[in-house]
Amino acid sequence: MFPSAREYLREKLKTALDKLGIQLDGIDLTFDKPKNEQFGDFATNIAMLIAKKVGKAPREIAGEIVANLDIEPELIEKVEVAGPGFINFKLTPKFYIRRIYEILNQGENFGRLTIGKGKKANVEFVSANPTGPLTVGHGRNAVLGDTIANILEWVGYDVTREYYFNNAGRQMKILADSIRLRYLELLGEKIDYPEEYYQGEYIKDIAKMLLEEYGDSLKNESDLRIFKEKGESVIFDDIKKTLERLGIKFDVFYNEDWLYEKKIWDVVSELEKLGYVYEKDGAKWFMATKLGGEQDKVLVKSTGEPTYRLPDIAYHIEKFKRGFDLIIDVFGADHIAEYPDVLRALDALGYDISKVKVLIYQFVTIVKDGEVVKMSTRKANYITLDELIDEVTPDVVRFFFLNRSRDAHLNFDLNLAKKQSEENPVYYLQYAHARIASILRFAKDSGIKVEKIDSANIELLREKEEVDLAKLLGEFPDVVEVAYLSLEPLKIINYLNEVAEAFHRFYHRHRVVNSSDMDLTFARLSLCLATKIVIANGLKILGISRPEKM
RNA sequence: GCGCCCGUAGCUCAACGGAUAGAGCAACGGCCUUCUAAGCCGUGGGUUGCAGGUUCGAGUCCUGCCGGGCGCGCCA
Repeated sequence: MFPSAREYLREKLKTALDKLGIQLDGIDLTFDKPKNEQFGDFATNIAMLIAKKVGKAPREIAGEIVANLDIEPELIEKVEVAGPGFINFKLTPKFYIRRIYEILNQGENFGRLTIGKGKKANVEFVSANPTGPLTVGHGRNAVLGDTIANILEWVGYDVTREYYFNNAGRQMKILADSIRLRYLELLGEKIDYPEEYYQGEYIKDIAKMLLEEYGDSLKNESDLRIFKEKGESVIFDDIKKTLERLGIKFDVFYNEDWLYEKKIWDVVSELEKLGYVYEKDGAKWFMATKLGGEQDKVLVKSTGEPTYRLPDIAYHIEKFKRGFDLIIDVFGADHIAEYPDVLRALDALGYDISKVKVLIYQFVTIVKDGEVVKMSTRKANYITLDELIDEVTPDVVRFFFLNRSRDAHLNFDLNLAKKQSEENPVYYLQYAHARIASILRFAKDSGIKVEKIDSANIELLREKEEVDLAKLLGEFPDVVEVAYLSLEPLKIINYLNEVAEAFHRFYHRHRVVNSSDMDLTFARLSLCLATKIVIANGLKILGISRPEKM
């Protein structure tokens, strides 16, 4: 077992701190990669962080720590105290190079961690009601949620991907009636189609299907049920197909309706018991102000119907009861005001809300022909996710949505996205992968026994570009951990870009397959293979394909 | 009016509180008789919206202002 540099250095430092009798309690022992190479490969600021506690100058403590370090000269090239009290480490090429063994041995499992082993996570995302096709806006949610689920799987969680929907509300009634009116139109009736009804073409398509199936027998049908059911099933099938094109598959579709019979009323009575509910104007109010909220909120309307937040609370209780250790909700910025009240209620009811992580991502703005397109499902002036996938590719769509932090608005210039498809950054990563595949093919075709790569003498890798690349590759598990801690897939993209860059540079300067030096050829092939493994594993997490040829 | 997010190169965006703020695109100049040029090397481009504060150190944290987005319902 060859640990990553951070793991290795952490152990060394902990031992040194122990010898000095210094407790960390809560202070993070972390390692930065200095931008400037003169400061070594890794630096820690621990001496500065503990200075106050210990009551000594940072540089002095740093010196003491270094003096107590067990330095293996084979693996650690240099340690020094610098600047205000950084401890800088430079490890030997051997340290980095031997990690290639680790990568080759672990293969497609390299980067998998055990942080979440034995724990269950639930990721709820998309959760669009079946009133129309998914839009580009839903796309960001879908790709983000799915990739976060992938990350959780990589760190060991047993993950459930869940889609929460409502097929009973007012919007569904409007959908049903929209279909009914379009159906009557098809029968030649003159209809005054309300402006607030769904305007999309797909409504007419569904009406057509009903016409083909039932002829004119629904002409006088006043019960909306048949229109609603047809609409729901057609639209849901469509949504599922779209998601599948992006490689997204849900484990559970949870119907909000399942909560209405009993579970939401249990919530009301529990909250009443705890004294967080009062009646006013015939409605039941939740005392959010008593729990730090800005204003109290209605739980049950004077009509006796629940407001949306009541099933939201009941739904989260269900997730707790189903035994999840980590509950993730992926919401758009328009839901920002919703969740604090839900969390307050859960907290009041005694649930551990630190298990709930609400991830809010900022909106997608669509710019088409230089103009911002205002999106509205009802008005049908949206661009569907399907159209987007048609215009570019699933890989580009996924990459585009992931290549921004959650908090950044996503400015999606449609014209540019199409135009860019030949020079999109996603190809930079895929190209590196394909290039390596090509080298391996070439080696094989040249009669080299590629399967013997494992026994290569990798100590022959001494060039700067080789060591730099190996150094990066070894960090992959650390990057997966960071992506998990921040729940930001972007961290993986940024890292893969560095890997691809380091590989291209290595490739450009050094010949891999060279019949006059087979030992070096094998060593370099092993480096190539390790690179391919890391890029492939990273792309797998992102849900992006790994072409052998481009 | 209140809450949340954003403001970084011409454009789109990065940067666990760390040392000289980085990529891609766009602009300009080089590199293919050898394993994929969807690549590599180089040049130009910045008061990180403004003003204070916290500390060894701030693009990052705090306060106030300016600008943009999203919310603030007995709608979901």
